[in-house]
Amino acid sequence: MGNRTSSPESELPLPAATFHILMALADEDRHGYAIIQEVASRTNGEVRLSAGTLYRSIQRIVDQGYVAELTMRERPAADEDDARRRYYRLTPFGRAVAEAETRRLGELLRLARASGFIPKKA
Amino acid sequence: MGNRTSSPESELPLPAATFHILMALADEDRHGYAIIQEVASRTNGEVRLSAGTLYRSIQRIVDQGYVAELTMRERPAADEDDARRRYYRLTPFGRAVAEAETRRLGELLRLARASGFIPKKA
DNA sequence: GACGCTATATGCACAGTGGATATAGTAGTG
DNA sequence: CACTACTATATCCACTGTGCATATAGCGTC
Repeated sequence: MGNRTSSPESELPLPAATFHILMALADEDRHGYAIIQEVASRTNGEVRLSAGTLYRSIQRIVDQGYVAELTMRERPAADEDDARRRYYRLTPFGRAVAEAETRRLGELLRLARASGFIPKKA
Repeated sequence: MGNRTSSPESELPLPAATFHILMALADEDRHGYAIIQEVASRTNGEVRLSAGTLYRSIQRIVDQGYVAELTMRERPAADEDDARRRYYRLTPFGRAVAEAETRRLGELLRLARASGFIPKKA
C-alpha cells in the first residue's frame, strides 16, 4: 500500500470521485458496480461516476490504504454471490482521511459564506 | 466570453483554484498577484495558488464571464499604480456561479456528515 | 440464442494543477 | 550607480483525475 507514516491531512484534498466512494462504503461493504449505484442514489442521480473513473479510483485507494478488498470468506453471505464481484471495505485510515476531508470542506464552506456567497435556497 | 445562455448550475463543479479566486474578488477588485496573497491570507497560508494556475485560471474565467478586467480609468485610484498590474472584478454571473458552488458544497458536506464522517475538531 | 443488464478493466483524450522558467518593472541598500 | 529582493505576468512541461468509448464476459429472461 501507500505510505504508512502519512497523516490523514497530508492526503488532502481528495479527488471528488474518491470522496464519493468513501461515503458509499461508510455504512457497508460493497463491490464496484454497487458503488456507482449507491453514489447515484445518495446524490439523487446528480453524481454519476463513470466506470473508468470508478475502477481506477478503487485501484488507487486500495494502494493508498483507504479501502481493502475482502477475501472470499469475508464477503457478505446474504448477498447472492457473483464470482465477478470484488468487494471493498473502508479501513480505519480511510475513515480518518474522509473525516479530515469533511473538516476541510466545512472550512471551505465557512470561507465561502464569509465571502457573502449565500445560496438562495437549499 | 463564454455561453451567455448557460445557467450557473451548469458551470459546476468549479475547479478549486477558480472558487478561491472568486472568493478573493468577492469584496473588492484585485490584480492577479494580490489574489494569490489574498487567498493565502484567507486560508491562513494553507492554500497557496501557484502562478501558473492563477494566471491561466484568470484567463479562463474572464472568457467564461465570471470576472471582467478593469479598464485603466476603472482601477482603484487609491492604490499606488503599477503599470504591470491587471485588475479584475467579479461579474453578477460570476457571483451567481459562486453562490451555486457554495450550495453544492453545502449539500456535499451534508452527505458526508450523514455518512458518519464527523470531524473531531473544528 | 438473442438481448439487456451486471461487472470489471483498459485505451484515449482532455482539463486543471504545480513547479520551473522567462521577462521585466519596482524598491531599498550600500 | 550596482546589486538584490520582491512584485507581476506569462508560458512550458509533466502529471493526475476524469469522462467516454471499447473490450470482455457472466447473468437472467424471454
